[in-house]
Amino acid sequence: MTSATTPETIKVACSSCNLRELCMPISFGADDMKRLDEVVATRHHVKQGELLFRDGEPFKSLFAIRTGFFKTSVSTPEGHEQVTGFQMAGEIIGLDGIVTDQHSCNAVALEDAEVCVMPFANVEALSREFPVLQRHVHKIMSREIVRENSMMLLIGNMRSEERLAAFLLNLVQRLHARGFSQTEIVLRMSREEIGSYLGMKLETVSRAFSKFSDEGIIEVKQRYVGILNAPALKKIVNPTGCI
Amino acid sequence: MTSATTPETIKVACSSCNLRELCMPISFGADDMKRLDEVVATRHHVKQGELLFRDGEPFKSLFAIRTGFFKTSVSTPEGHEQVTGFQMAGEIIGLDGIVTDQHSCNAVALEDAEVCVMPFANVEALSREFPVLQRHVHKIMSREIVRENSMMLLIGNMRSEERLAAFLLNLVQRLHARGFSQTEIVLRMSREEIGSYLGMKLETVSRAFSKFSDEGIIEVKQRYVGILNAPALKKIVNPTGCI
DNA sequence: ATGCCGTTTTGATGCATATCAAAAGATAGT
DNA sequence: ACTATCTTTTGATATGCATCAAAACGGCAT
Repeated sequence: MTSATTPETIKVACSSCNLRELCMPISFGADDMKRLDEVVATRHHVKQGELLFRDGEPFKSLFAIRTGFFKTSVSTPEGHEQVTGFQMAGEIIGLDGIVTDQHSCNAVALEDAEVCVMPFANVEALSREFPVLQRHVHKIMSREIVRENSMMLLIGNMRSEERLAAFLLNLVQRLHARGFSQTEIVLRMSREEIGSYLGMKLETVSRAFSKFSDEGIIEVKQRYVGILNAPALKKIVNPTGCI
Repeated sequence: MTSATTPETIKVACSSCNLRELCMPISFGADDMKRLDEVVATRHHVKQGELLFRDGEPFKSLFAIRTGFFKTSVSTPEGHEQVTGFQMAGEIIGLDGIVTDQHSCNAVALEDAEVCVMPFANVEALSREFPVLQRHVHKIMSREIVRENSMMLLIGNMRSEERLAAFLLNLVQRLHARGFSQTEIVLRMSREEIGSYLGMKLETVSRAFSKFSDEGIIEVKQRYVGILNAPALKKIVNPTGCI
């Protein structure tokens, strides 16, 4: 019987994780499932405001978010921050580090968080053994590529209000997939961080919020956002209504 | 002795490909190298203006570009095109299709091109056998993620002239890595396609070209671009000069 | 409560880039 | 060589968003 007793790092099994279907949506048999537990070395707590990893740091592991909310960002040499993504429970961060064995972005917890540390060597070893895990890893990376493609479309082609509408719809859809409300969001990020992510200034974000609120499409109270008229939001993103 | 005689699809070996170090930069022994040849099923020609694959099409294979030049793009429902990347010899396209088994972007040849068709099932099978190939596939996907991160930074934070300067420097750097000139580019894409990629209008692209030309930083003659003052270009991208 | 500090909202103004328009070059087909 | 078509350049104007500024708000410690 081995015992893991490091206070901040508790060994826990994927096989008993209720997020499994989000972060490892794999149809594994019971035996395979036990092997899968080997990918996760430990768990790790990150307090609000703390970095999970930073740009330039050596890459060792991917992280599966168990609880909490993160932002990832890159910076220009002059220090302008660009938020590249917001990640929630069940999502994987750290993929940026694979190519150079160094992280190329910063990951900050926007609320107290717990992550599963998956040493990439384990991921690769088990991927060779289990084609279904291999396929899953590939899908996760491909999904990130596709997501970023659509972000380029958003930043490059949409106007500010369309961007914010798309952002809110995306957020609520992901929250809903995790069992949260389809109409209520508590934002974990500031207006400035939203703006950075969407390629606009915080004042413009605020104005767009106010406009939607005036039009009765949403209800805003600080970081609480209630979606009163989802179809209207969708129409803002996609005015023609086709597709 | 098997013989492949389909006119458009000629079976050729990675082991004898002079682009190998770009698209499969792997330290393989001679025996392993022969097995690696199994990833490439066939070659395929794509004429200028033709699609290699389109949004929605089933995903079967990745493509390694042997010769030619591609653009990939996504579209809004209203039909606005966003160019998501330009790809040249030695680069891999099709990664977007893995996540849903459907391509989520269009790939168009901007000049007559030849690609190596790599059925993804082969890639995955051999990846399980050769950790070094597995690692390479992961790196390729991670590189694309990092590239798109930096595109978000570029589109979200830079002004038009900075974007064009960054674009030209990136292009010339990639061409140089393939043995072309460090100072001369023949653009394969229109001003409109550059603009779409960089999140600006074709007129703005043209004006930025003219400005650089007036300042003696570059020499422009249609799609020929000569870089006269690379340091000046770099300074435009990164005004502070630090890093 | 009270005062402080960071965040958000709102307003006034300016600027970078989009838009509209037209001319000038390229390219291709007859 | 000549027209038709597409691409690129250049100019004039419009506009969406950034910027600057200040007030309102909320959270937190005292």
